Amino acid sequence: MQDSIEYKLKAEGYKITAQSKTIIKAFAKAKNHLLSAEKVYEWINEHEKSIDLSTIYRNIEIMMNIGVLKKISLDNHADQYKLSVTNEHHHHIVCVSCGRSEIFKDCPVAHIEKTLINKTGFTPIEHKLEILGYCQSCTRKSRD
Amino acid sequence: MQDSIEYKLKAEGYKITAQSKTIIKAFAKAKNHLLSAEKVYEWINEHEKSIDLSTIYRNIEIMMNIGVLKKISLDNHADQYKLSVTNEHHHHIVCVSCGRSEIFKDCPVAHIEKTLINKTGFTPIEHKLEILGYCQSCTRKSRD
DNA sequence: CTAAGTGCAAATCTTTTGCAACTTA
DNA sequence: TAAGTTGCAAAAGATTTGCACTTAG
Repeated sequence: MQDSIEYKLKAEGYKITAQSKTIIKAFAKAKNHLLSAEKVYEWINEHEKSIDLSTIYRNIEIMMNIGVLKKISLDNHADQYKLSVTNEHHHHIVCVSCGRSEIFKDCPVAHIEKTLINKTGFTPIEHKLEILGYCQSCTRKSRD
Repeated sequence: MQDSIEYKLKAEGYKITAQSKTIIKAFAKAKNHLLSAEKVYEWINEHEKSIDLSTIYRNIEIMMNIGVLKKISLDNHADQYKLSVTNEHHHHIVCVSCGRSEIFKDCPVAHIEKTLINKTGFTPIEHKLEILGYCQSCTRKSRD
């Protein structure tokens, strides 16, 4: 996973540095949890040799460009990111309690595009969909 | 429309001021076009007695609280807002070219909640959906 | 009269940028 | 060695806040 990202970076003409490796590692360790730039910074401060925030932002941008990182903006937060190696169109459902997120690929928006064109006259080109909820373990906890 | 918003503000214990009236007017004039706080500020500067940006932000917050204004965050922009007096669940499709927006009420997310629970174990509680596209007149223009 | 709203200036938070020094390929 | 990357400091953009003054009810 980390390797395939490095490979893709190289393929796109970027250089691999100790910093970019560490940043990829931070996201890989976070698994399904969303991370803000600040959170990446904190994690690295605790576990690795410190990296400047601006470097983290610059690497995030690169990783978004090559399509291995996806940005998720929720209200009242800094933008958050997670690794996303698949090319398939998908969305995320995010746990409001613990920040875990899960991919779902059955995009419901595709089904309504025709209706949308008919009803509004708009021609849709893209969409942003984020679903918030409780993940399995947080649902369980809230029942206790 | 403006009146019903003032009524609602009063009902919730807020005072009506010259400033709040002007801000409501700005949104009313904009009709379906999204406005950022800055845009509201500019419009008022051009057409009415100037109001401080912080006052605009404070009024926007109040109007969101009482549910007459909806926030729409798109990437690389300041947050944008539009009046939304209906209580009915709905989403917006926004024209990337001119900023016009239209409501659509057939929310496709409702249909997939059960699938979502089954497949991800998450219990959804809310969602954010924004569709971007070209409105009718911008679609026409781009064909020319 | 008094609680709420306002303008102003300053602060905050997130993200971006310029630049000289440093690394990777 | 050339081009890309980094750290640092500073800037930028959006939004929020403290406070003394004003105003609506």
